[in-house]
Amino acid sequence: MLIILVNIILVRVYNVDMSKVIVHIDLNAFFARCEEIKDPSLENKPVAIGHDGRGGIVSTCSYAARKHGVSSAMPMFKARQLCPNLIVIPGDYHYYSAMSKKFFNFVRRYTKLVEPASVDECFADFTDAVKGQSNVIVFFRKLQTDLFKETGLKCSIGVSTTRFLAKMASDYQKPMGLTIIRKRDIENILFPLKVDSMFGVGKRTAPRLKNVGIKTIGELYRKLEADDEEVKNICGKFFYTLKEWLEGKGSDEIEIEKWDPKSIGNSTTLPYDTDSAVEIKKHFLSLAKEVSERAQREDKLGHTIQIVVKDQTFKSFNKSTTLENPTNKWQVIYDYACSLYDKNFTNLTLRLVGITLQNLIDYTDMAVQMSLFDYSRHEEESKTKLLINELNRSLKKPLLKRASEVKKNGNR
DNA sequence: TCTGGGGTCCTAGGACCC
DNA sequence: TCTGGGGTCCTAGGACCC
Repeated sequence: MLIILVNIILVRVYNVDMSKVIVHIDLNAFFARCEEIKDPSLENKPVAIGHDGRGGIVSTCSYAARKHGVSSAMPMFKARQLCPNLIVIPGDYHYYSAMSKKFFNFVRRYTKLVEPASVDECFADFTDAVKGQSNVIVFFRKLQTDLFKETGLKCSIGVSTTRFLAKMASDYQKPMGLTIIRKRDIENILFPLKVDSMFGVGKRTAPRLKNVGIKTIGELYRKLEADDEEVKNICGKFFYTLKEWLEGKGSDEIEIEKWDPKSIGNSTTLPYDTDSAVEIKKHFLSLAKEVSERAQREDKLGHTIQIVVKDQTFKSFNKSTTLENPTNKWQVIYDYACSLYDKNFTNLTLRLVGITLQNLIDYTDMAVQMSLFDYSRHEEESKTKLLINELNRSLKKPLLKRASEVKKNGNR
């Protein structure tokens, strides 16, 4: 109580900065760097990781490749055009995942408040870790070189008071960057940047903002500040989030709980475009098995089965169905996937197919709910119930009403 | 030689229940 | 027979990120 009181007085009277130190650490060209570590002769050579076949794209590339204009998400054939001596490596994801773990464990030596954001980046709360440090820049530079010495990995570090600002800071300088953004630096550092470099503004929103004369983050902020209707229209609810972020009021919470998937999916680009149901169902079978296996590994069951297809023009469609009883059995997933396909997409020539299990629940939760009766029998029955529900819906009210009248009064 | 695959979150309309 | 409004769930589509 006394401590709280003292803190309040300190803040009020002396305006002591009580905010957190939130850090975003991003591994530079992670997959490519892993390959360089494994085979040092690749260093300073143009390296791209990715599939080289039909529809293959660059997943990550080294800085030497970037100098030639190669970038991630670029079609591989185009990358080869730009850089004829490009070294293409298919990728060893088990190895990358092991390196990723090394990285997270390294950061956890400084603070337990570490939140992985993907294989190659994390947010972390360094508030306690930097307490008593006379020079924060020296501190983080040492972290950076220590990581390099220990693992060979290179990283960029962003230091700020919110997740958004830390993320923007780590993006600011690469590779081996170190950027600190205090609230008062927002205007100097972020405002001159192009609007599409703002986290959350992607390739759809950026052009629409440019259409109304907004090219930089600073110009965007002026409109947010002015409560501009046009921009509100473009951004929707996100308008208010953007404003808060740029005022330094974003979230500074680090979630250390284990990642809990909300959906598990698998999709594949077909070896060639096809409208053959037989071919397509072969792919649904292997997708269903993959999804089922992963769901079982994660101890998850899904209530909703969704299929996604992409046609030759790259337009994608999805259809889903929700089951009364969740499943992770490949037979069930496959059956529903096929029936969704049969009902909706047999007339399309497809480029890609995928299955996603959604509305996940933990197997243990399910076991508790199901402990009172025979689960497998119930699961079989659910299919029938679903058909009945669907029939009811299509018959609509007049018939249902008639049926209930018959039931009540007898068929007259 | 156009354009992957893993996700998350948001929106908007319709069905259904009270 | 005709009527409302709120809440929730489901579905389809879209934007974004790595």
